[in-house]
Amino acid sequence: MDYNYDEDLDELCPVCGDKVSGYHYGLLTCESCKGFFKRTVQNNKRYTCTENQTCKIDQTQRKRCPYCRFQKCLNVGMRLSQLFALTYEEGRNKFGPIISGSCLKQQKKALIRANGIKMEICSSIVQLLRLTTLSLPIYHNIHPTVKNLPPNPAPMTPIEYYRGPYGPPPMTMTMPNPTGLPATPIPHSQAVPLNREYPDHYTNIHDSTAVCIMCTRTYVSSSSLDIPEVSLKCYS
DNA sequence: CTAGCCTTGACG
DNA sequence: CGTCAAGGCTAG
Repeated sequence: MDYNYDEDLDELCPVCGDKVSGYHYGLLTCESCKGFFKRTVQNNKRYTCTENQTCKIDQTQRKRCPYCRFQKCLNVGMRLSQLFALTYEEGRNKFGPIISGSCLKQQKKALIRANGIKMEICSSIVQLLRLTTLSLPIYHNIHPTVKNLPPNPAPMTPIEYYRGPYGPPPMTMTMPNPTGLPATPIPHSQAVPLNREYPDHYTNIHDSTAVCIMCTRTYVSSSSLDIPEVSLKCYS
C-alpha cells in the first residue's frame, strides 16, 4: 500500500482513494489500480455489474465490483500509453516522461496553489492538458475507437476500448506511425486545442480552455480556473 | 484475482 | 547514474 516511488506523491488515487504510487496509464494512481487496469486490458477482461453499474469504488470496496472499477478507471482518464506514443516516435511511451513527469507535477502543484482545487479537479485538468496538446493531424490518426469514446459514463468493455481495425493488438505491440509524420515535436501553428471540436467525455470539462504546451500560449478560457503557465514547455 | 514488489527500458 | 512508468512475478 505504501509502496511509493516518490515521497512527493502524497495524493490519493482518483479511482479508489488509496495512496498514489506514481503516474500510471496517464494519471496518478495507486499501485493496485495500476495493476487492475493492466490486467483488465491485457487479458481483455469482461466484467459485469450485479448492481446498477453505480457501485461505489473506494479503497475497501474496490474489489467488490471490477466492472465499476474499470469504468471508473476510464472515467478518471486512465489510458494506454499507446495513444500518446503516437505523437512521438514508435516504441516505448516517450510522451510519458515529458507530459506525465515533473512537468505535470509542477503544474498540479501550481494549480492547487493558484486555485485551491483538489485532486479530482486536478486530474481533469491534467487530462484536459493532455488532450489539448495533441495536434489535429496526429489526432486524426488515433484509432476511431479511442477517438469516439462514448459519453461519460457509458459503459465500455476492455475489448471495445482497445480493439483495433485488425483485431486487438498485443499489449506490448508498438503502433507504427501511420502518418509518416516525423518523430519531432509539433510546431505550435499546428497544435490545435482539440477539446473545442472533441470535448473530453471523461473529464466533464467541455469549456474552451486550452493551453498549448508547445508554445506556452494560453487560449481563451471560459473557465474560472486560472491555469498557471509554469512548466509549460516550448519545443519549437 | 488482487496487490505489492521487482525488473526492464527510456530518457535527461 | 537517477528517475520514471510499464510490465512481470508471485504470495496470499
